[in-house]
Amino acid sequence: MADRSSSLPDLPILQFEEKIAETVEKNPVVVIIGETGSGKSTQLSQILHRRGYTKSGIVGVTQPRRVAAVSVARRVAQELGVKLGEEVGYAIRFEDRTSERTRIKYLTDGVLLRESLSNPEFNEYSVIILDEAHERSLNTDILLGLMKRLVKIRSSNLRILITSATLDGNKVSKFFSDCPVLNVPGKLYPVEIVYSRERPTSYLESSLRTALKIHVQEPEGDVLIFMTGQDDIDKLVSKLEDEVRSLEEGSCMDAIVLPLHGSLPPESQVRVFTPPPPNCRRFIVATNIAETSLTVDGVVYVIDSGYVKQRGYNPSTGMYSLDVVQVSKVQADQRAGRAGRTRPGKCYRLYPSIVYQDELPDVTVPEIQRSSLAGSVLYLKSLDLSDIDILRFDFLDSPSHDSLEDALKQLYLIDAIDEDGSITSIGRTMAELPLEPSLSRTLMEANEYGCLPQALTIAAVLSAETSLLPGRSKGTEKKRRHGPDLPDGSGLGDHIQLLQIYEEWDRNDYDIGWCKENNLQVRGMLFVKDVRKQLCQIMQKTVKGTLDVRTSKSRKERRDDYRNLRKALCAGYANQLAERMTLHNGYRTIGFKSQLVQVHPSSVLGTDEQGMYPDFVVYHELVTTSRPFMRNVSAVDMKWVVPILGKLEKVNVNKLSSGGYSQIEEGNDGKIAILPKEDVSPDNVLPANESRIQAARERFLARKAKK
DNA sequence: GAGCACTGC
Repeated sequence: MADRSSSLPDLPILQFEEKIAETVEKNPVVVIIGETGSGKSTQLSQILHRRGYTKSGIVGVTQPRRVAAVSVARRVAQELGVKLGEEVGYAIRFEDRTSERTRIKYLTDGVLLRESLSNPEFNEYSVIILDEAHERSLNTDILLGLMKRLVKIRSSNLRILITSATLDGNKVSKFFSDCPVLNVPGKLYPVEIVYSRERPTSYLESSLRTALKIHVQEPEGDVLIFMTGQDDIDKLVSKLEDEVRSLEEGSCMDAIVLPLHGSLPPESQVRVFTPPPPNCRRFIVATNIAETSLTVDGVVYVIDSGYVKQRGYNPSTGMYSLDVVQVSKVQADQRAGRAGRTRPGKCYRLYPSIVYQDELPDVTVPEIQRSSLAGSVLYLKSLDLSDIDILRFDFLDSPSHDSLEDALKQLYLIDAIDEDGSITSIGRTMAELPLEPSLSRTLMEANEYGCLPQALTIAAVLSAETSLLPGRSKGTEKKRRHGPDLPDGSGLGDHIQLLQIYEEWDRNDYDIGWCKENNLQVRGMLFVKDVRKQLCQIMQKTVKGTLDVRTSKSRKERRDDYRNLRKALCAGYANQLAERMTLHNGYRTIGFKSQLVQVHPSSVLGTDEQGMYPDFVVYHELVTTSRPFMRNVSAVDMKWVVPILGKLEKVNVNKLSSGGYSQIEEGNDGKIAILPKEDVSPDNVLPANESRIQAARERFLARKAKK
């Protein structure tokens, strides 16, 4: 650590100061290829500060992660000898440490996007640096598109710098009309790459063998092993411990084996930062959290399985999945680089070099092509950029036609856009909220029914849900369902249970000990509390009265609230409703493309005397694991569903995507072309779908007659 | 009766 700060004047980037300043002076957009250790994150802002760019405005630097924004800002303040929060500051969610004097501002890309809602031309900034753009977060990609538009408007007084990786620097340059690309070398030690001769039959076994070989044959230095997930990590940790223990005493040095992944409690994560005792080698078995988010010192050997777990989204079915996929070359190189931070290292790739060359994709599929875009589309529509339409929006990598259509249909169903694709006043309010559109819509509907305080809690919990409820051990899962302490949703469903849990925590004065007793993740619960507070502050502007959690009520009043909440969820999740099959507990989703799905076994949704689930449910998420499941499910009334069926019949996707102008069409090159409005066929209204919805309506009437 | 890579507003 001390080494790094004393070597500060040698940072490679400083030798390029003149060149960088000159290029920025002459060009509105510059791409900087800065390898690890080049010092770009801390130095670019200071170079521009020295060259006077902070006189006419703020130099803003985005980071994809909160911790990075904070630590880099702290570092720069220290180097400039100023107090953090004054000339140099940072802004992340829940925490704004800037002042009127701030000239260099580090912020997460999400925060910069939010800022553009109130100031779409970023007028207070003289320079915007999009750092780590090669990570291609959804937010960075949207910002890249906005910046491309902005350079045309503010070419005289705005400078944009984009830092990227070697493999896609030219692509970014091309996107910005062939802007200059500057290469700044990094400060990594050489890393020798060792490939396997063959593909492993089991990369778990192969990692184990390689790790032991290193331990026996190689000089001291820690080993970082990249695996895909918790399961494999736990297995490898225990096998490795066994094998190391069985080695002959004194034949080699001691060893400690540590797991490292996101769902470990923070105190366990910290263990990887404490240096090992002397004559002891550490094996750190990690997910890709160790690829960028956490840096472990002392690593000299890296073992790369070549795989990563990656979230996917299928826009035509609305289904999420988590798949094990091959890493990209960028990722493989990033992993290898983890071995060369302190001295020359070695990286063992558990696959042949031909696989690296011929099979691995150059770069990871950007998040924008793997996510639901409802939120991003609504956000862009709310910016009211008169000169662009969402479907003309120029992305570095366009999302698919299906994905944009999926987003538009979803937004239409929840009244955020009208049938022509124009944003509604409801949509405008929704865009103000830092939530997925369905949750924003639920809040607005709940406000009409007088249950906003409860809906705020549900929205906050759902936006953090994965890290909230007990982990995967069987005992704790049982507790969720039958535990004496935790509420059960009164049979109405998971949304109601989540509300009840939070209210119970409130009654226990937000006690941390209470969370631990009930196996609730402390970090997650505290996050929920912060989110709820933030949502209250935003909603307070449009709402009269108190939004406190504590609203002492009678049993009858609570029952009414639960009913109204489920009704509000029905409006917010109009395209996430499902109808039960007549004879068993399977469901089919109601929507543009019906899917056969099941209630996730962890649900607390109740059944009737015959053991049957409710006729209609609203769900928060569809996930495909072993089978397609609905996660977080609550019962809804069929009479709330009927008006939505009517709306589904009316959707005309061509009109929606026209945005009032024209029709979209996907060309052979995958790019989206705009056709003149006259070419829109008037009767292209999803005929097959219509008959299916008609059938659903008939089934509904039959049910009604039976009752 | 199944299981959660990593971020972020």
